[in-house]
Amino acid sequence: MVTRFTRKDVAELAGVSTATVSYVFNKKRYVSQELTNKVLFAAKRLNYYPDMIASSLTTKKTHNIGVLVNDLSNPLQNAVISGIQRAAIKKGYFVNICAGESNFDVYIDNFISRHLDGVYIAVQATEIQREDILKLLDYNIKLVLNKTMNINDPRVNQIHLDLTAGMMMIIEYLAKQGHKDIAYLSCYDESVLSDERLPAFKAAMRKYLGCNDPVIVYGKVPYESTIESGKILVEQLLDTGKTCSALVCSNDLMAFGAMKVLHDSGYRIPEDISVVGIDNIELCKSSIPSLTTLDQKSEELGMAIFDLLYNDIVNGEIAQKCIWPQLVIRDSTAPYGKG
Amino acid sequence: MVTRFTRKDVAELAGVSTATVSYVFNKKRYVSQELTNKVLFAAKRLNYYPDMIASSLTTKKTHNIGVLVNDLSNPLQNAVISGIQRAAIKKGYFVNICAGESNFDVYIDNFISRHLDGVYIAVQATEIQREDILKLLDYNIKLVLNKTMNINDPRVNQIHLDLTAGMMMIIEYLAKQGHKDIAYLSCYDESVLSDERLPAFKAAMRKYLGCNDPVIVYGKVPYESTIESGKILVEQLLDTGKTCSALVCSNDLMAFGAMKVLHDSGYRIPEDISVVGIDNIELCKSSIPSLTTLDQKSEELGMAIFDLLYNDIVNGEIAQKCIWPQLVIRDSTAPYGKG
DNA sequence: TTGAAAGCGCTACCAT
DNA sequence: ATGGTAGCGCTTTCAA
Repeated sequence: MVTRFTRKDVAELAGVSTATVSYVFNKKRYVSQELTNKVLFAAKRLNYYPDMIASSLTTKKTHNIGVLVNDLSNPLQNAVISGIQRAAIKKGYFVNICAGESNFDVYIDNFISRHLDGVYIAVQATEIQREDILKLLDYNIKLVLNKTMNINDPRVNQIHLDLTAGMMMIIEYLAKQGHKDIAYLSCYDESVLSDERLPAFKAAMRKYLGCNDPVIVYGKVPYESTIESGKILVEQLLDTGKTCSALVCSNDLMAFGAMKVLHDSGYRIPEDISVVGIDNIELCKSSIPSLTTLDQKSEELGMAIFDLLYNDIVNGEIAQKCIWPQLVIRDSTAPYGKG
Repeated sequence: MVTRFTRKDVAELAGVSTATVSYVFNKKRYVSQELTNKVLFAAKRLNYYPDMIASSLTTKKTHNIGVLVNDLSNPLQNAVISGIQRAAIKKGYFVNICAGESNFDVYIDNFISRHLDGVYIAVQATEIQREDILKLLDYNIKLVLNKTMNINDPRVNQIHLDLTAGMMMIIEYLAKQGHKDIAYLSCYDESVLSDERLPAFKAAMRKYLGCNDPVIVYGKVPYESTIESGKILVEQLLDTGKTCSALVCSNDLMAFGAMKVLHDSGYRIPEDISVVGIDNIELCKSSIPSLTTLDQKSEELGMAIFDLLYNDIVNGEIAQKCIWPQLVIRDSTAPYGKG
């Protein structure tokens, strides 16, 4: 183990005051070139590392932000986190990841005790107390929330991935390909108001096809958006005996599950039925067939989240940002009647 | 914004010394029930949160650990991180995720400045300086490294997922099923010494089948372990004209690619050829056919990593741990000659 | 069993 | 343009 030298040691070796050493490092006031050089030289000789803990104690800034999510195993979420992290490190911020299993209050307390500068919370609105979230603001911890959380406090920054627009893109595309009977596998039922895909699907079917009661299969509690749930829901769809030439799924994993079952039941994709997912996870490129889907721009989303946080931490500015998804067309869709 | 009360405020309200307040919270010396109650009551009334930054300044412990990886988009890696995080929060530790893009030294400096208690580094040995890693030890930051990194300093904890044993399980299983001609699609060529699957495959073929020169197709720079590379390598295998009744792939994605090409070339899986992957990613359950593979126990691995770190931070004990993978048998494999 | 007080390393205000 | 120094909130030794 090596002795950690402090700002005082550097000051002595450089023959300057401790204040000057500080100012050389944090550039908060001008220091002559001569003294700057002396300090830098001394610091290098001593292998000096500034102590962020000590500086945090006075500045009340830790340059640390938190990300609270339900589940780290969601690849989409991970891409968002990756974007946050990349943007953060460029500005000298570290990212604490927190994935809860119902004990979110532990994290909230920690956020306060640890003086995080900001937090992005992306857990289900039903699983966390509104007042717990807002408590963070009382302790000067900046907040970015998803717009779908529907917490409209003027002190919170909001980020929105516009899935309504995205769903419109999907249906418009399918309609242009000649599809009329389009079914939807929804991971949620109608009671989950935070989900905008479902109402958007209905609206889009009305707008582009004049269809007022499209075929929709709803997921049940506990709502799952997994390969498995895709299988289950598509089986329910097949059981109804209703036909469709295109199928939209709440996310890519469900689409994979649906494709598996459809394939095993003798349907050819896309000849007999076109399938569309949402998310554009890595695997979409390589599934068989590759999956037409909605790109969530997750990295971009992550960067936008950090920018909101940063701008609030540094300038105290609150803002909202909206990211538009993008339709990525691959092999799981084809014009109607092509089979 | 709310005023943050300090230990001093609590002490005054409770009519005790500040030291007593500290001891009530950190339980490092006995405090009478009476005073304890007074303190707790006062703390609750003031909505007091201990300031971890201040306490870190004196104790030199931040209860914060770092995880440095190449890439946050790897689902397998994410499962490991998830395991680390879950184990960490139970002991009151937070996890900083860091994913580098060649600027690893920035992270190393930050680890030191931020006084992280420990770090797990899982980046390619070629991409990070050995001395940068070991420097952390000089600053009392505990280390867990993958055994494959081959850094044998007595101060570093090592974790090992035994893929050699795993490969043995695969070959033993296939041999017992009557397979003799087993080919291997390796994502790396023989120059990559950190990969233990390749030598393990050769050793296993010798041990279980007395075979000294099994059929192996090698990936080339830039080494890829994707569905695409699986397709390319299996095509090379078919081009050689050599026959085999079973095929082992470096990972699941490559196995998916290989299955796709084999299927398109008229082979039935598993009747004509058995296929085995490695990793057990979510999709293996739902591929067509579902894939026999090696489960990496990623969550368990993550927990083991935290345990190593924790035991070093708290007790100063260095250890090594080995996690065994587990063979998961599904529909892509069958006894030889079953077709 | 409890209290007083000296630091931990840095920042930033007040001087000069 | 630079220095001196009080104080950030907590821990922990020393004393009682």
